[in-house]
Amino acid sequence: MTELPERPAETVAPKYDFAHAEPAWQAAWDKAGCFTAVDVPTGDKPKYYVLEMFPYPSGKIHMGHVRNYTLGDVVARYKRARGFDVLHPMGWDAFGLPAENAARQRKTDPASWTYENIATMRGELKRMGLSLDWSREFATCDPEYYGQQQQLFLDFWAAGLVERKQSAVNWDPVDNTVLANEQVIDGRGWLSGALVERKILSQWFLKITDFAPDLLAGLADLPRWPERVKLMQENWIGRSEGAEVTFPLVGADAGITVYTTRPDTLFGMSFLAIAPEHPVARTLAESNAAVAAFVADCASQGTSEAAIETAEKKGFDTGLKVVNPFNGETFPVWIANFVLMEYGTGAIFGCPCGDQRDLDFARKYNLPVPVVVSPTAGEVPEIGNKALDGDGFIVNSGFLDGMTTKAAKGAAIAKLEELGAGKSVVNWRLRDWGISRQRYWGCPIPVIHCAACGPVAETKLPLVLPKDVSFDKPGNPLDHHPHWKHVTCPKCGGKATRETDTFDTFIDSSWYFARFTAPKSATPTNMAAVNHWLPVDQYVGGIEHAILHLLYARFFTRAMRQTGHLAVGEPFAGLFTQGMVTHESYKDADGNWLYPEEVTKHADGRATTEDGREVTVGRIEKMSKSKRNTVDPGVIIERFGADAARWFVLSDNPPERDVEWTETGAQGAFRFVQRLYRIAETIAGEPKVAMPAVFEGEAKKLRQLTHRSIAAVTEALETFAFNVAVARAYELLGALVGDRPADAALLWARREAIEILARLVSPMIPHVAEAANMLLNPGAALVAMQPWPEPEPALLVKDELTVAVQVNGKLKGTITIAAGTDAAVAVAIAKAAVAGALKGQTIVKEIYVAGRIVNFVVKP
RNA sequence: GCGGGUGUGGCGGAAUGGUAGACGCACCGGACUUAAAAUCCGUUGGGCCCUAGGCCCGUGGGGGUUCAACUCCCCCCACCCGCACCA
Repeated sequence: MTELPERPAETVAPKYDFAHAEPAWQAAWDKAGCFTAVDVPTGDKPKYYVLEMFPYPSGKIHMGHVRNYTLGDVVARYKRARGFDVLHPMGWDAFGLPAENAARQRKTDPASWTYENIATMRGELKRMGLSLDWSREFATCDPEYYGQQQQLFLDFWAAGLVERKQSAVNWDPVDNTVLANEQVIDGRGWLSGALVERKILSQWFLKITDFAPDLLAGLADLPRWPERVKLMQENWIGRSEGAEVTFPLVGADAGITVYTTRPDTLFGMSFLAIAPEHPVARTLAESNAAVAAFVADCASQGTSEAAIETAEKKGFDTGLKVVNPFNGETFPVWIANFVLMEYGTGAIFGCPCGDQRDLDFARKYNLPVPVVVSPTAGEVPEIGNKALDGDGFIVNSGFLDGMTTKAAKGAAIAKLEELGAGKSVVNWRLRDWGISRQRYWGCPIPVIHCAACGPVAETKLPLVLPKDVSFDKPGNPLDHHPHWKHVTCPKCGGKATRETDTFDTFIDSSWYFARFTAPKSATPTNMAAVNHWLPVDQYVGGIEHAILHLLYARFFTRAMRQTGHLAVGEPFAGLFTQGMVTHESYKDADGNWLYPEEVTKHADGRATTEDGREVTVGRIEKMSKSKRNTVDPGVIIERFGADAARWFVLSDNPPERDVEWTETGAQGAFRFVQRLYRIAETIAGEPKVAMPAVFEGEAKKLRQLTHRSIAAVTEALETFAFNVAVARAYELLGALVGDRPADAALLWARREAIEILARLVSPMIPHVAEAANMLLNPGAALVAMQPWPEPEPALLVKDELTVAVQVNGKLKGTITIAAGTDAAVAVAIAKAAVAGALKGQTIVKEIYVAGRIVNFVVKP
C-alpha cells in the first residue's frame, strides 16, 4: 500500500493535500501496472480500445486537451472497472506547419522544437493522472513511425491506389512559395501581403474516390456515431444522381459536357458556364488576352471552396455558342468564377429559374430567365430574385410539360440517351485526396524521379528527413538542400532526383490508431494485434474533425485492408465529439487583446486593468492564443489539483457542447474534492458496525439513495452524460453531511454510501477516490483495480409514488400513493385532492399514467 | 454560397410526450468565529391577489398535432462550427 506523505502539522482544518497525494497515487498506479495492455492478450476478458485524438505538440496542453483526455479517461477507467481489458494509448501528431514557423522565427530546428514540446506536454498529461499505457507512446515524426508509413504508401501505390495529377495551390508570387489556406488572409499572403494566385502543380493523390460508395454505405454500420457526423460525411461524399449532357459547339466538331442533377429543367436553359480552369477556357486564354485577363482575375480568388462560392459572381462571355439538344436553340458560353472545376465536369448549364446562383448570375448580366418550374400544376409563376429550387411541376418544356420534377428527370434522361446527347450518371462530390505538400516538416514521400524510368519507389526505408536544413529563405528547405535530392535511380542507376514534397499531415493521423496496437512492430501492423484491438471501441475528439480526419481514417482502413495490413472494415466503432472550451475575451481601450490574469473584474460589472484602465469584456469564444483568452491548465492544476480540473471539465455542461471556463466553476470543483475527502475522513472515524438485519426510516432512505445513485451514475457514464453523473454525486454527498448518527443502521448505511461514492466518482476524480478508499479501508485494493459497484435491485424499488394531478392538462396538485395501488384507487384519491377544481365541471375523460400523472378532462 | 448544429431562471444546465428549472455557480439571510477565510443551514423563474393559501404567465418567435409539448410537425429569427494545404 502506498504511503501518503503526512499532512503538514501547521494545517489547522483537516484538508486534502492534493499536491502531494496526486503524484503519489500516480506512482502507485504505475507500480501496480494498472494501465498496461499487451499486444496480443491471451486471457478471456473482452477487449475495449479507448482512444482520444492525439495532440499536436504545440507547446503546452490547453483546456481543450484537458477536456478531451478527461472524457476518454473516464471511459477507460469505467470500462476497466466493468471487467474489460482496456487499451488506452497516447502519442503525438508531431509533423506540421507550426514547427516550421517556429524554426523560422526562433532560429531553432523543427525537430528539437517538437521534441521539447512533447517532453513538456507529456509531463503535463502525466500530472493529470490519466490511465494511459505510456509504453506505447510514439510521435509521428519518429522515423520508426513514418518509415512504416512510407511502406504503406508504396504498398498503396503498387495496389493502384495512388496517382499523379495536376492540382491548384495558393501561390505567393513575392515569397515564391506555396501557401496553406490558413496562410491566405483576405486573399493575400500572410507574410508578404502579396495577392495570392492559383498555381497548377503536378502532385500525388490517393484514390479515395475509388471507395466513395463503400465509405457511404459503411456509415450505416456505425450506430454509435453521432447522427450529425454521419450526415456531414454523407453530404461530404455527396452522391448525386443526374446526367451528363453534351452541348455541341456551334461551328466546331467539339462540344462541352456538363453534369447536372436537374435534366428536367433543360428547357429552362439560359447560358452555359465553365470554370476558369476548364480546358476550353484555357485554350481560349492562349489566343485571347481578354479571356486570359479574366481567368487570371479569377485565379486571385484563392483555392478554398468558401472563397470561391462567396465571391461576387463574375462572368465573361466567350462569344462561343452551344446548341441545346432538346430544342435546338443556341446559347452563349460564359466563363464564370463560381463554377468549380473539381466538381462534375467543370461546366454547368445555367437554368436561372431553378437555381439561385444561376439566377443571380442571369440578373447581373441581363440574361433571359425562362420559367420551366411551377409549384402548382399548370400555372406559370413570376420569377423575381428568388429561384424555384424545390420540387414542383414542369411547364413550357415540350414533352416534359405537366410532369412532376421527379418524373421529368427520368423522362429527360431517357430522351437524352435516345438522342445520343447524354446519359445517366452517378456523381460524387468527394474528390481524390491530394497529399503532396511543399514543406519540410512532414513525412518524405519515398519516390525518386528518373528521366528514363519515371517515378520509382525508394528502396531504403525509412527515408529520413535531413537535419542540416536552412529556413533562411522561403519555400521548401528540402528543395534547397545542397545534395539531399540528388540521387541515382534505384532501377537504372542513372542520375535522378528525389521527390522533395512531403505528405499531408492528415496521413500521419490516418492510421496511428492501428500502430498503437503494436507500436514496435517491424511492419506497419502486427496482424494478430491489430485485428484483436481494432476497431477502436470509443474514439473521443473535437467536432472540428467530423469530416476530414475521420473520413481519411476510414479510407486508410479500407486501403490497408486491401493491401493486407489489417482485416477490419471500420476504424472507429464508437465516436464521441466534444464541444470547445471557451472563455470571455478582453480588450483594452486601444483594441489590444488582454489575458484574463491582466483583468480585474469589479462588483458593479466593470472590468479594468490593474492600473485602472478600462477593459471591454468581449464575447465568450473558443480559447485561442491570438485572442489571449486562454487559461493554462498547468496553472490550474497547480492551484486546484488534477482532480478539481477534471471535475470541472466534466461538470455542468454536456460534453458535446461548448463549455465556458470560469474561475468560480474551478473553485466549486475544488470544494467538492475537499468535501468528499473531509466527509470520508469523518465517516472513517465513526464506529464500524456489523450490517444490521433490517433497515428502516432514515437508514433505508439513505440506502435507497445510494443504490439509486449507482444506477443513475452508471447510466450517465454509459451515455456520456457526465454532467448528470456529477450532479448525482453531489446529491449523494449532500446526503452525508451532518452529525454522527446514534442509530447503528444509519452508521452502516453512511459508511456504505461513502465507500460506494468513492468508487462511483473514481473514473472522474481518481486520486481523491483512492485517498478516500484508503481512509475507509486501509489495506484494501486500489480503487483503480476494483470492480464497478452493482446496485441491489430491492433498493431500487420505490415504496411510494408521487403522482401529479392535472385538470385539463394543468397541474393542480400532487398525491402520494403506495406503490402497487391500482389505477381506480389512484384516480379516486386524485379526484378528492382536486375536488375544488372539479366542482361544477363535468368530467369528460380520466387519464391515468401509472405512477406519474392523473389528468381530468373537464367541461363546464 | 453549401453543409452541420445550438437557443430553457442572474449564469452553466436537468427533464422515456406526463409535476419545467434536478445538480452546480452566483446572490441574499442565518449559524460558527474576536475577525476573516473555510465550513454548515436556509431562501431565490416572473407577475398578481396578498399574510392561511391561491391565481396567471413562462423553455428564441409564430402556427399546428395531442387529454398533455422543452420534447413531435411546419414557418421564421439569432448565434456558432466546417468547407478539402491549420491541426
